[in-house]
Amino acid sequence: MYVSYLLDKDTSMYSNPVRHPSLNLNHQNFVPAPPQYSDFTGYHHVPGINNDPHHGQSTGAWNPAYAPPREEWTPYGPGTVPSTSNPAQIGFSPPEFTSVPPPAPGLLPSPINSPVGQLSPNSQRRNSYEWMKRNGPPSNSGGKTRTKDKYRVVYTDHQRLELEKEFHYSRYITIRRKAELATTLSLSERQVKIWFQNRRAKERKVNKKKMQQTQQASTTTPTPPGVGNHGNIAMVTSSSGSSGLVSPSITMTIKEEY
DNA sequence: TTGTGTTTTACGACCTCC
DNA sequence: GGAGGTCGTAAAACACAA
Repeated sequence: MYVSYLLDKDTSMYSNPVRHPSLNLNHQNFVPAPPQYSDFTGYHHVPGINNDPHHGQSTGAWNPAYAPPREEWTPYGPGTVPSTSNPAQIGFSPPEFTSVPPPAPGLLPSPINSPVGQLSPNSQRRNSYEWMKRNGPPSNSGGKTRTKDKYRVVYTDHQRLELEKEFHYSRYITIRRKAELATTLSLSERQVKIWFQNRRAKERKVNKKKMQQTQQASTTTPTPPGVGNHGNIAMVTSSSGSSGLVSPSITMTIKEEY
């Protein structure tokens, strides 16, 4: 939500949803239709901007304008938080993101491999190291279960950011990419898989809600013919049979969301 | 501070596909 | 049969009003 809030706010960050062809393979390596989620028109995959083997090859990368590079610290692992650099002080707001000019290509490392910081519009998230105070470093590699001492972990903003980025590439992560993300984010592949499942569920929920709202609005204030959902970018579903995904009737709502 | 509503992880049940 | 999908749900984490 919080990261997607960012993405939602700045649609210009998603201009090229095309994935590396080698990662979109078959049923399990789902191939999204080319114009899929064409409303992610702002996702600038700047070629050569990162070294990520997946994102960086031909399709560019997450625009690091989301945060200044903070190579001097990482949210993972002990002893990586500089005493003088409090991530909680990192300014965070959509205007800030939108106002940050894109850095020169090649100047920044891969956003995956170089944590961009704890980003969130929420104050709780802004204080990005509260999880250290509360829980200590996230033991995400194993993933807490409800049978353990912790019911669930709270993913760091960086983890969520990277997951959101991947989600905006494709609603369905490939096996290969899942393994890569799990490694780079110190999550298990199961956690990545479940995160995508939950994220899709969330999207369906939001779409459903918005569709209900638009239907309500259309019943109360009927629109004349030719006005309404026309003119929106047609959405091609990425699902191989997913019931709740995008249909032409809700293209407008999705466009609004992103 | 507390109560309440929402969001976020995580799981189980069930289904489909290979 | 295994992997991964949706759907529903539990419970922690969180936001926010009173």
